[in-house]
Amino acid sequence: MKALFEDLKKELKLRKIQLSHQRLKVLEYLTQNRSHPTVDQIFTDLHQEMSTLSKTTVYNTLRVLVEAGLVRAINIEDHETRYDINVENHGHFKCESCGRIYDFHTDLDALACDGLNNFLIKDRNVYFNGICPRCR
Amino acid sequence: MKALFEDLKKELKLRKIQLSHQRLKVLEYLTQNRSHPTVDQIFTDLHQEMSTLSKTTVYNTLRVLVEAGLVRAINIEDHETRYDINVENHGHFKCESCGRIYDFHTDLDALACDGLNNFLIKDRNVYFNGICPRCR
DNA sequence: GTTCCTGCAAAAGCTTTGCAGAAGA
DNA sequence: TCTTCTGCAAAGCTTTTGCAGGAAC
Repeated sequence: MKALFEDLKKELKLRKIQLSHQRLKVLEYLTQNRSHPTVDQIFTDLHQEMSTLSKTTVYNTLRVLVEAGLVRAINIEDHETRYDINVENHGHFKCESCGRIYDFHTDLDALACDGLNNFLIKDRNVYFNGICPRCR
Repeated sequence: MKALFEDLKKELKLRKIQLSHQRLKVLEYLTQNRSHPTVDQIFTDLHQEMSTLSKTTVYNTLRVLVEAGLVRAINIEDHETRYDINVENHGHFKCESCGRIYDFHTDLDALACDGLNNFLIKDRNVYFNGICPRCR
């Protein structure tokens, strides 16, 4: 976890993205809270220790991190975006009952997809819906 | 296309969902416009011929149709939901440049997904992002 | 000294809710 | 008649924008 955070910091330096206190805090938060938090969750938690933090900055930071490819935005219905450290191939499952989002491993590259011959694919997302074991 | 619409009508009758004029128009629109329209697009187009139609009714109707499983809601980023007649296995590709959404065929059932053993999967979605041939 | 970042407030945009009247069964 | 649906207006939410002050280099 710690190592991951350091790796991501290096990645930001490489891309010449300013490592402001706020940005580092958001990035650190995402490495430590792999629960696909919403902007509001990130803001509320970080606001506890950084009382001057604004939601705008959280939005700005997340946009920068997503553009840099370090963070992935998840839009699995609901009208709020969730955020996730961008790691290896995995899909997301959302429980219709409790709203939790679960990660699961899947090999997206192996997925056959007819009709995208001349398309440049930058990102692949798999979203499932249903009921989780806890709620059944 | 015509046949599809009739099938969907029968499906609604079966589920005892009232076939109001507005609902039939929205459903017909979706069978004839397979371009993943937004609520606003559906409303604007249908409003031409039904000047009394309200956007609220479009929202209501789409919710009913999604709950009935006849229509699928697509949340591929952007903060507006798109709608699609729910047909066989296919994924969606969104071009980052022009914003168009393309369908492509894919066999979702064949996708291996570790870690969902006791999960009840109701719906599977695959979303890709990138650049389409037209924009390259 | 310049450039970029932060954060407040306001605005924008999509979606939902409340409710009265209309339509359907 | 009783239930359900429609549509207007208002409210609710998330997200974006404008801008002045501050931080970083």
